Amino acid sequence: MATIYEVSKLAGVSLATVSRVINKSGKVKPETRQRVENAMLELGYQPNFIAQSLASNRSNSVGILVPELHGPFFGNMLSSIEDELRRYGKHVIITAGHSDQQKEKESIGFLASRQCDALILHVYAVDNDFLAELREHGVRMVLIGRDIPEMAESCISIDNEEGEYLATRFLIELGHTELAYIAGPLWKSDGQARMAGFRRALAEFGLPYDEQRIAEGTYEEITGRQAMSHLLERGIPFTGLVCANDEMAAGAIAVARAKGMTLPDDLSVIGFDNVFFTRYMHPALSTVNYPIDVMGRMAARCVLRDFYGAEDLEIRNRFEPGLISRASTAPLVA
Amino acid sequence: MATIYEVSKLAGVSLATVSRVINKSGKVKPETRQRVENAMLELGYQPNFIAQSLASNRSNSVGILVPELHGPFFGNMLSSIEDELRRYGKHVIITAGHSDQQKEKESIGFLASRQCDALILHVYAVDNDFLAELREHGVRMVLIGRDIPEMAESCISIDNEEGEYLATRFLIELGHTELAYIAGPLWKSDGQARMAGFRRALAEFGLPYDEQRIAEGTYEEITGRQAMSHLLERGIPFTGLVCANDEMAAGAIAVARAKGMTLPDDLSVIGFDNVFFTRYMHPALSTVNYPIDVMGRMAARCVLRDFYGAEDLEIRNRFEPGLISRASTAPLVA
DNA sequence: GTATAGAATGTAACCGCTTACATTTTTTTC
DNA sequence: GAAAAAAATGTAAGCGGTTACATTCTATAC
Repeated sequence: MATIYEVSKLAGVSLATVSRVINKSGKVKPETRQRVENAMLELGYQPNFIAQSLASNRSNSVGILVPELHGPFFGNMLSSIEDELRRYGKHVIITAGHSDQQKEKESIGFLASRQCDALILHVYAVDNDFLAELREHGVRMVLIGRDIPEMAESCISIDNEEGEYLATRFLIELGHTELAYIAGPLWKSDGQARMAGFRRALAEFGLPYDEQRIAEGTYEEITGRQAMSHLLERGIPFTGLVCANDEMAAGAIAVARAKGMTLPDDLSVIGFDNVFFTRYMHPALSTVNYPIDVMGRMAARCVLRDFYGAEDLEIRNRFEPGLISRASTAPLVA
Repeated sequence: MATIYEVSKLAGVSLATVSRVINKSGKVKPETRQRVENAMLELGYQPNFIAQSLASNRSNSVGILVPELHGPFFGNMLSSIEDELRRYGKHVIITAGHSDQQKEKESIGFLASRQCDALILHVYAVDNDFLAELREHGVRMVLIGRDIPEMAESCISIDNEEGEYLATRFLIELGHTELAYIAGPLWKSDGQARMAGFRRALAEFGLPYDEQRIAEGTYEEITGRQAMSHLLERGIPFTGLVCANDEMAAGAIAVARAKGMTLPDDLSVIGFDNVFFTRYMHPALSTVNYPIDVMGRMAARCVLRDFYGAEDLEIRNRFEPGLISRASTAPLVA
């Protein structure tokens, strides 16, 4: 691999001049620039990224931490982040935190040690204080799916409470008064918020909140199955089922079907997230839209704006969920 | 951020000694090591990754290129690669090539410019010669889902032809003799191989190959819908449908259902890949298992073995697909 | 033609670490 | 206890760039 030194020799200029043309910084006479560019071409020169990073004290890399790399959700987010950042010549270093406090901290440390210019975090287990402390230590970051007032400008979030409220209200307005709820993990903020939205809708319509009609899962399909089984075992009737995410809804539906129910006649089910496979399901799953891809893009833009000085980027910090009505929900027939 | 220099001063030793304890290289007296470690702890020292890379001429980073970051397939692969590599302190830089020759080359260039120690590529559009040339230029790589004889040791692949053969034979043995096929893109090697497997099974059982029962898609769900529509419009009957991947199968099923068909009574459908959502479908989709997560892990191990000198890693280069029978396929009832 | 400002280019220190080689210290051997 | 070998540590030259500052052109003004 050719170095800047060889280029400078071939072009008959100094290192500094070559550096100037590489970075388009400083003034350099057009014909000199041309000579340098020719030399670079001739040698097939490519700047050594590592050396540039060391000298300039910026790595042009952004660390990403997500709970999981697999599954239907985060791929979309990564996809748009990568797309957006690469346009600006930044690259993405990815790690998974597995929703475990220890591992999330480890991952953050790992990314920080990689000299990332900034971090995009989708974390659950780690608390606000820890994040604030990191920030004070100079770690630059933007948060997805979390809203910390003190750093609102660097948070991209969605109103989970409102989303589940919409979903629940939708079922109620279809005539369902007996509603069950499969909650997400209640130690996660979005799990709590969604639950709160469910309860708000109930309250608004004067429906009782009955713990017997609640089961908690972990957002994984299998826990949707388990939750549904518990719900059914309790023998309390319900005609509408609100699920805190789509995967658990898929699990619940499988169990319902195994018990001989027909959807949506015997049971209306609504999910949350609008992951891509909800359209492949049968009946297609009604759900709440979570524009994770757009949110990822916005997170990337935050980084670009705050840490790389990019301008004129349209950024939105706060998103509103939207109801998506498909075939898994139907009016209650008496 | 503390530097190695400050550590050395505090510990009262030379830079070299500090470096030795960081890298566990060379001999250093236990009590000296202790002093250095204390100093590091006291200063909260973390080696500067960039500087290490520059000095040692290895970046401890592995570049990954996949067709897409979203979707059900590659997340699994990334997940296991990241997991495996991080155990060895390597990190992963990810890009998407979008199955486009120009973009794939661009991405490879991008990764190479990042001084990645090695690349893990899942590429389609780029040809063997290009890859061979890269290799000669010193770019170290391992290939997933591709088998180039000259670099067999660095290829992790699966027998696509055999997989589709198994799927097709399975339907035939269930009694289906009128089979349609929704092919993958035939310019992709796996698309071709799967098609070949379909034809081999047909031939083996003396069934005719009828172009009218073939439609080509791009592996995307929407093209599965389109292909199914075409197939149906042609008016040629079939009781079994083999699809070159699961997403197209999902699309085809949606169309079949829209036309009033009942599955699997009116039509048996089998997919390929065994992506996670096939279990959520109704009826659950029969398919061919493609252990992409294991293959990703193997690719990571290849890198670890060949480029980082890790030993005792169990590696498998060639995988066999397996049939997965679920509810979307049934014996033909006359 | 000379002084002068501004443009263009060059010089060299530095980024934080690794590592070959040199030097010093300790241990072993007889 | 001296010589030799082995272990521990230190010295300093890079790695390939960036950039503050110094220097040398070039064009303009008078």
